[in-house]
Amino acid sequence: MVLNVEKIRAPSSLSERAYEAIKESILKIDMTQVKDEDHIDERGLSESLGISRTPLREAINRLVIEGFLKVLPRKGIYVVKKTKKEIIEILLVRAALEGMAARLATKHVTDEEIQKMRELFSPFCESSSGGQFIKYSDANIVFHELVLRTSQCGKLIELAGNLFDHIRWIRFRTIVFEDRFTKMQKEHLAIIEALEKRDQDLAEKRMRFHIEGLAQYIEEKVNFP
Amino acid sequence: MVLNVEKIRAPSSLSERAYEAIKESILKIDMTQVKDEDHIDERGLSESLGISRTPLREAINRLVIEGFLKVLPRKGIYVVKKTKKEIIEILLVRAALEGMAARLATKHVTDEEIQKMRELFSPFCESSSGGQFIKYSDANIVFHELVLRTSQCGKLIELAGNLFDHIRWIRFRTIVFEDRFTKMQKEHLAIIEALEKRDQDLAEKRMRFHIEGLAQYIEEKVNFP
DNA sequence: GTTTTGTATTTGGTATACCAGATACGTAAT
DNA sequence: ATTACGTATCTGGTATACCAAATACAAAAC
Repeated sequence: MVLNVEKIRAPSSLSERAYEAIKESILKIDMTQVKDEDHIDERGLSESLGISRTPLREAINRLVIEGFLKVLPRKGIYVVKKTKKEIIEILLVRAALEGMAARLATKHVTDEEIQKMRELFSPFCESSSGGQFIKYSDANIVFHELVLRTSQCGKLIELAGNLFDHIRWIRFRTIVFEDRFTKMQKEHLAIIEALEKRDQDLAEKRMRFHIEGLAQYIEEKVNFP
Repeated sequence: MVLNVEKIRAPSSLSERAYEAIKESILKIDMTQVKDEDHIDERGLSESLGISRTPLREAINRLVIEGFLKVLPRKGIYVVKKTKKEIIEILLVRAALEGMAARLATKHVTDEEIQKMRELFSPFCESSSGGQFIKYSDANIVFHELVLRTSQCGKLIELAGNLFDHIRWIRFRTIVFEDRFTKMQKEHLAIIEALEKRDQDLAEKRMRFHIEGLAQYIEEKVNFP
């Protein structure tokens, strides 16, 4: 072989791209603002996306399974509205899964990764000046994903990742972060400390406390259907 | 209205029925016997089922998401073969989820349910005569499903249920149960005791120990790709 | 006999046409 | 004006035809 060409990456299928596009636009919606009677028109959406109904329906089916959409036969496709109970449930399951992730992470985490985690939150240590909450929320997302990845457990990453998407979807971000800023900061640092000590039980316990605390906060303070 | 007729239950869609049929036949296979080169013929299968490719493909897609099948574009549809690592991962996640389920179950479990759990295993208490392993395996399945349902947490039931299917699929049942019969029996009773005491921490701990023990056993004793 | 290459066949992916249930609405009967 | 009912239309569900990539295989070239 004379030529040294680089491999052409297979173009993702239309259904895959449709899935990503729709999911992204769902996550951009504020779930609490969704009207019950709003429904998605399959044919209209396929036209907007410039694809036929077949790959579109595959994308929709996947989003149904993941819990973002529901299809009522001969009625329409609807964005699901989660109840408070369901949100609490998701957080409880996340607490179990990410607790396990923190436990496993102690076995694999490197000093560099711990350093990275610290740096994530360092911009917020001194300047507790308000308005940084959205950026802190982003750092929070990266932190949780980092712990998950460090667990090196594929199933855990897959399942917890999906639940994380659902929670991110609910836009009480600013409220929650404003209210619990100091508390969360402490909890994050405590988790990092436990990881640094490579203390399995402590890391799991603190991660769980961290997420269950959020569940409890929502249970008590947030009003919801 | 004069007539008092009963509601006609909507016939499930073809794709749904195809999903159930295919999943059932997958679960009947011994995963370890699946050849790498075996692939499913979409057109042939649609003919066997007497439906067109469209609803069949929806069923297949769902099974792909659930991890039972994989599709290689323009190559074929294949039954996934799990590696030992993946099996261990699934069991670890199950330990986390069902541990949480046991914890929640202590809050809702009734005396009748505890009685029911005891009765599940009572046929095996005295007569430890061999050959009952398959029946004990069935009782084991019912027990775990019962604890899950008692947790009254939908997400937990959904996710752990799917993982349970994957584990059931692996047919080391008889081997494992023969080897660990006495141990499992003790562990099951210990979990029931903890539920009876309504001791959250203990119930969770024992359920986790129970499932992680299985993971450890497989890690050490079972040979696998 | 070995290698190359053209072609027929098989595969999953996509577009499209049609079906039947559900609904909305206009029209006719009262 | 109100009610009942037929019909047009909208919905998701299904069948089918076609596409393009991958492969297998046979024929041709060496």
